Amino acid sequence: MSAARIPATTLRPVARSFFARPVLDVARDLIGCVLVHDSADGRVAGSIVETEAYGVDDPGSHAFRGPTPRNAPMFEAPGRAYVYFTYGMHWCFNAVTDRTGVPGAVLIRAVEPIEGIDLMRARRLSGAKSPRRGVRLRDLARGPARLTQAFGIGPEHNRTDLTRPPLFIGMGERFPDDAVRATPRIGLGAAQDGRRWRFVVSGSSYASGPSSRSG
DNA sequence: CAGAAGATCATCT
DNA sequence: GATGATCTTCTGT
Repeated sequence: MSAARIPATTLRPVARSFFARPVLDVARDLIGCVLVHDSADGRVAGSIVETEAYGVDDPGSHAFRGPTPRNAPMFEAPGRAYVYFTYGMHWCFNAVTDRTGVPGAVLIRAVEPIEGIDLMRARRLSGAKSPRRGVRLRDLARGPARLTQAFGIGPEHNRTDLTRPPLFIGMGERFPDDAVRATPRIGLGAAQDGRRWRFVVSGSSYASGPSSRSG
């Protein structure tokens, strides 16, 4: 199933109250929303097709063992970005959720490109060490680190307000529940807690496919 | 201060 | 399916 195209001119950011909710609710509802980034080079936008929730009870959350300099944004106000560096070369982008003081964040794992595809492709190619062939459309922003590269998101966006340009989340299509696959990433009992769940638009080729065996 | 692990990706077999 | 790249962050001593 392919996400509907939403004219960028009609995009309106979601309200801050959208983010000030339990992380699982936000992660679920971000599916179908539109991630937008305006820069000097132009606008890129994509429909969110894959998210992952990191809540207070998740041992895999950066915030599980309390605040540190890195994870501080997770404890701060909802509706802002938490951007961190990992594996020596990648940046990952999260939306901070829940109340101030309650650490929660949604990792944006993949989007279906809507606008600025040439710019995304240029950014993805510019990072290559050796000349590479053009990145396939479906691979432009499939994966959290590919996404940040395609969107030009980096450390300068840590704590950015996601309810207004230049980097914001716009209201988008509401996918019905049976079109969204929800997978617990930890134990089976995770369903009742604010633990790690991954939400994916079922059948979207712009998200990690069901073939992804690791989990 | 040293060591290990990491919310990943591209490339190779 | 396996592996190297590359370096920050955190933990323990």
